[in-house]
Amino acid sequence: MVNQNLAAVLSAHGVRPTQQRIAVFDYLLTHHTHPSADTIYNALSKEYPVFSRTTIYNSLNTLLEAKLIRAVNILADEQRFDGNTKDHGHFRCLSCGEIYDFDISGDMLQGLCPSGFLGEQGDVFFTGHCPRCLPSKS
Amino acid sequence: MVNQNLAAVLSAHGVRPTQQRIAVFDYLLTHHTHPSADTIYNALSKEYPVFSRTTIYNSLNTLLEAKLIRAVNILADEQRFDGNTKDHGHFRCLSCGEIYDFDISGDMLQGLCPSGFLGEQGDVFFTGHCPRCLPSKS
DNA sequence: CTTCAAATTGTAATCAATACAAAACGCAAA
DNA sequence: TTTGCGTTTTGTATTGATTACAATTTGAAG
Repeated sequence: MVNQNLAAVLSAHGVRPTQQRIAVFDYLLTHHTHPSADTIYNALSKEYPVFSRTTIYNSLNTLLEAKLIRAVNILADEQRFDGNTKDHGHFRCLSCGEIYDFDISGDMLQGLCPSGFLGEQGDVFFTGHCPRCLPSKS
Repeated sequence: MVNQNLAAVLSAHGVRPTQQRIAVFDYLLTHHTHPSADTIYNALSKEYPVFSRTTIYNSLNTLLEAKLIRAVNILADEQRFDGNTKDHGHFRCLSCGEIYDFDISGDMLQGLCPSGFLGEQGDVFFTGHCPRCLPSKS
């Protein structure tokens, strides 16, 4: 049972495994689309009868504090969320708006951090055009 | 005369050099503090009699389009701006809140961009603790 | 079953950023 | 210098994501 496992993961990180938190966590682990809080709200509202927008924010913040998910600040106007907590970069296509993951080794990332500073988290963002949209650009 | 030079730079980039735009541009070139729009507004309001908040946003967006300044999305709740358009990374200290610049070679940055993608802009963000705040952390 | 702290909910509030229309500006032609 | 017109500035109103808060509900422990 997937939810059983997720509940166990939450408990192991000191987060009480409520239905809502499990649903949000599950959504982020199965959808690699870097959704916004509102996107998650709309998706979960269809499955569950009542699901408050505030609870989505609460759950996301709780999961963030437990470091079970990550926030992606590649957009200026809204936050995006990512269930993938391994080191990786993000690429946003200006044509289609899609946000892609790409690999970055932890060593590579550490090597970028300036000496004397203690980096707890590193992010690499690119903005441009993805392979699918490139051909249509002249 | 500094403002003469700034006006020329704006004109060369197709931006009409108004007093307000020059003042915003000048502020970003002389203050390497990655200020928010509101910080710029408060600072300039003291020097100039009238200076609308909206004009700050307009000027910033105009300068951004002309690629004379850059936006820094290292914070989730507000945008920061940077007069330094050369390739460099940003480090935000969780203790003092300061945002530091650090060097990253253009080649290094290009090397991070996944193959097949055309990256127009790259950003490297770190969050952690700066050398000044590290000693006070046990 | 009872209890009590923690989680959820809905509404109201906050705050950065934008839309919009009127007024002011600035350059170019006469 | 004056006129005309497109651009810029300004202030207010609005949007939209996120948070504050207080009442209600939940869920685990005794």
